[in-house]
Amino acid sequence: MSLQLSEQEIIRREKLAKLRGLGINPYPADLYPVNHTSKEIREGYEEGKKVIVAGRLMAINIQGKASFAQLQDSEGRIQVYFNRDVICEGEDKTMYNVVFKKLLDLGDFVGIEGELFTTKVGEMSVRVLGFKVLSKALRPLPLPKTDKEGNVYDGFTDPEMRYRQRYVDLTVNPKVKDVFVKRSKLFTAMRNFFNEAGYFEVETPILQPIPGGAAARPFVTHHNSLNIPLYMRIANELYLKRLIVGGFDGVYEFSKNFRNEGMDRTHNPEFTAMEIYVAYKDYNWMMDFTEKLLEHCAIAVNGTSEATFDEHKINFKAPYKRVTMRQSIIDFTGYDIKGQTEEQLRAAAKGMNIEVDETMGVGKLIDEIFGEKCEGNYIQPTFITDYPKEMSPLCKEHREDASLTERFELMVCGKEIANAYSELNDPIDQRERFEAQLELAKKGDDEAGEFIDNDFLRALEYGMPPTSGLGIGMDRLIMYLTNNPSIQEVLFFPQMKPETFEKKKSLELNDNEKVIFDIISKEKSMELTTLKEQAGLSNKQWDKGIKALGKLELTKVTKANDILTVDLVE
RNA sequence: GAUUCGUUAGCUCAGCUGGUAGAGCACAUCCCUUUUAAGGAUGGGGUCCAGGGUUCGAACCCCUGACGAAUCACCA
Repeated sequence: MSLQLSEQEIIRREKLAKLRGLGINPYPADLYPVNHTSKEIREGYEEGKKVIVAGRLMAINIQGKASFAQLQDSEGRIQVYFNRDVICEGEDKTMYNVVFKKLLDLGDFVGIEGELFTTKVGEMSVRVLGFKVLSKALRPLPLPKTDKEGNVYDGFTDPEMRYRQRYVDLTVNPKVKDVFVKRSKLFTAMRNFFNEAGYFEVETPILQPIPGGAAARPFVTHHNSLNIPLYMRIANELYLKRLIVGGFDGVYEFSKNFRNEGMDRTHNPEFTAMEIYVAYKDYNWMMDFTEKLLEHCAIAVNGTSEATFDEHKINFKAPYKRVTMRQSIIDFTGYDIKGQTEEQLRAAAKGMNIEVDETMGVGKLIDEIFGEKCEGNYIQPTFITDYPKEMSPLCKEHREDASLTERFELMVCGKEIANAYSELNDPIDQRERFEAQLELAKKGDDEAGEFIDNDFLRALEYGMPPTSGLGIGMDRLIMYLTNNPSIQEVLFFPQMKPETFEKKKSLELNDNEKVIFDIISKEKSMELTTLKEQAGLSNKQWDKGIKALGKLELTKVTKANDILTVDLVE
């Protein structure tokens, strides 16, 4: 981005100065006594009612001594009608002829006092009795227009600009705001549901000395006074369990997590998970709870339990199907994993054209088969239960089968949106599992945990009641509820590489331009080909140089009888 | 990380086989007292992402790079 101002920016700065010249402060400090929004006007319309509104001018249509404009506030737009002789009752028509017609621009914030009326064509409008400049916009906004059929013209659509300048995106693309309104409704709905159930919203550390509760590469930072490394949390699970140890029946937290890994349209380095832990429950109870929760949330957000995502119609109405991972694999491959050895599983996976390698253990192999052949088939919300033990170091062993865990994931549209356990609360088992993970990490498995959180183990040793925990990927859930295939569309400010703001180009000549200019300065006038030879520059450099000099009006190229001549401009 | 596509006026986009850079909206000036994306007339506005190469000549062809998007890979 250049600091060089465009024509339109210069004009707006001139208007700013003219406003000040008329004694109008374009950025006044005092509050503006707004008493209606555009929506309230429309819903509570009464002919002649006096209102005070404020917002941005988003369309201006000047018809001589009368004009129409669209004022946009947080709730939408309302038409406002400016009439010269209404605004300027006396002889002085400055407010209309100069301030409104000449010095206001699209994008400016204005406050308007007026009365309601309906135009000939039936549009609810505000007749302006007086207006006040509240903030002058120095940059022109992109101005998409929509016709009666809903076709958008000149849309502001470039994703890079929309994400980098979300403030512009939100101003000119009303549908963007709807997504974030729904996002907020989702959080509120979930909070209400948990609070109704008597659970307790908590906050736990984001800066952690040991990054635990998940397997992911953390962001590392350094605390100066303590002189220790600290990690941005990758999960908050171990802290919430400490609170269950401390005696809470149910705790939950909306947790910003940070993972130093790849970015794509479903992964952002910081994202939001909701985790809840409830004492004396197991994963069967948690499935009942989860399906009721999601039905409640879907209705709160969209007014219905149904949602559309891509070509799929999803229904979040409880109950959801429950399928064990073993049964799922039988359903889609005909293969029964029960009791199979590592070698048998590896051979079976190979037979299904799944890429496998020697480092994969039983759990990993089963997970690969499921991921490759089954996962993508679950469009409607479905609980997949009873995962192999190796994959789940924080999960309690299955009550009926020691090779499995009491874990479920909720699949929607072939992707996982929730994950839950009967939590492991046996401190000795937990220590052994951590140690096994540590071994895996030493062998180079980068998915295994590299740290043992001894304080967490100490907490378990004091005793944690049987507990079930659930985690939900909030960003992914809101993507489903708003039909957005990209996480960037549901985050206000998705992570991007920083922009470079170019420095103002100096008016000094660069080296190539100097070479050319020095020669022509001596000769005053010479043939172009001669000058080019003497300059000794490459074709490209010559071309750029002579064009730049021409633009700066230092030289002039003329053509006569097919001979190009360069002259020095005096 | 790989592949493909993109980057031209404030915004959306054209620009053919390489030959002085185009449109609509926006902006400026003038006319107009009820308009619904778009009243009429006229006129300004460009580092064609950056750097290098080829060429008499590059927005266009070639190379390198920046940024973005999509697909894939990776991903509790």
